[in-house]
Amino acid sequence: MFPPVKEQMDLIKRGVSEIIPEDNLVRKIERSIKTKKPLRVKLGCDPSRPDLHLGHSVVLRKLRQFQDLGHQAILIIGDFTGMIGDPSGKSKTRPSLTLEETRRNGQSYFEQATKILSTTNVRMEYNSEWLGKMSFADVILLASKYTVARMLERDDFTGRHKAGEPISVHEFLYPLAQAMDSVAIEADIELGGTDQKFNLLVGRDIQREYGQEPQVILTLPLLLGIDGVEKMSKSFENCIGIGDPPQEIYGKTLSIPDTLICSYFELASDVSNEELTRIKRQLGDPKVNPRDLKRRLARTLVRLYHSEEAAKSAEEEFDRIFVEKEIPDQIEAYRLSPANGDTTLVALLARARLASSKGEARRLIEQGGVSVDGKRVEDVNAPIPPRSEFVLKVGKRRFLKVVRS
RNA sequence: GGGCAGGUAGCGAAGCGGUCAAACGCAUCAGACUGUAAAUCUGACGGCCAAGGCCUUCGGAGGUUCGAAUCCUUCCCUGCCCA
Repeated sequence: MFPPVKEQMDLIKRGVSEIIPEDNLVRKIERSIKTKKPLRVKLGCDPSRPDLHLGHSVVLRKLRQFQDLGHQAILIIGDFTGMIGDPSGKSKTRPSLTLEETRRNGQSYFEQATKILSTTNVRMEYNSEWLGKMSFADVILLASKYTVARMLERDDFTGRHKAGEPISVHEFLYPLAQAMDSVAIEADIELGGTDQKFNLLVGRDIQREYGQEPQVILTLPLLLGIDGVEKMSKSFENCIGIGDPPQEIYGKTLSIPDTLICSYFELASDVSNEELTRIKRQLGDPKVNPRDLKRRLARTLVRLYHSEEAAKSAEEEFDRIFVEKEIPDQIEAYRLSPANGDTTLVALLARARLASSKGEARRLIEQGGVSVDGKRVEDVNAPIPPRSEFVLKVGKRRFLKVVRS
């Protein structure tokens, strides 16, 4: 039923940052083979931002590997923890989601995640199921099992504490709540990004306190966003969404800095280890233009979330627009309504949200960033062209087909 | 509970009665150069109007003043030290 230990470990260890403790994982796998019982592999999900991107895909791909080995994937939708808010420092208080919203987001999360996961051995749980039922006494008991000093071991807390930044008490509860999730589902393994290491470790301690065998934790490197600086995250607007259309995935991939090419191949694509070694070698070879590898990466990613054909046409489309500087096939249409009374291009740009304000629209024109049917607009006061249809272009890549109704 | 220091545009940070829509840095956006890379250079970067200007901003609310980000009162928030 299960592949042999060695084979499992080889696959599991690929691309991971840390396995703590590794020998324990081996033991769990051995036992699962002997008892024919799959391991329960947990992954916590944040339902407040339900748009999955390549960053999420790193850990989801790993989870998929566990599934392929016959183990049980368990997605924990953090609807309850989401209500408390995220302890990642700068967070302002998030608007708490309604029950309905969390359900909807959870469902959407699941749908996206199953683009990567197999649907046969995956389970989804909402943590309000158990966290919401805890009494204050239960919470006190839980809180008594961990010390302040240990909480402050967390990098993030230490840093903020030293820097004199505020840390709210409830933030200490966050790792504990997450740990309770592991207790609730009796997790054997929990996956997470390297930034989750502390929280994952707390899970081990708390499981032990509640008389369970501690989970093995497995951390994966964080994928940097397309800016090459911050980790990929919705709030930094540096994401490639797994639901993005082919064109988007392709284009965004091409805009990543060269230094990221390797890690994207390693963490977010399905190239084999042998291929990866070859790619690394080519990247070090001055005769190879990194751009070609990046194009290949872009195709690979489009294929993963769409199809081979989509990848091909995305590339062709890209070349047409950016290499040959033509306009794309499919452009979003904007219906010009006389009722708005807009007469100038500036007004149109602002209304169609190609610029965030008229001031910005004016600025874009002044700086030569706007063109109509391929001709650069020179005059800030230019009127809306009288044609019944024309193509508006802003910056390098934003097109809008304006149609008179 | 007491003392001290703070809260300025997306972030960091100057300003401390008029010349402040607010220096500077980062981020961002546009242009040039490219490979939608990096580096570099140029410009913009609260809103509205063509310009000149007008309007709304400096934690919140009041007040003093011809005039306040700057002074006063009060409230809220944060950090540090003491209890």
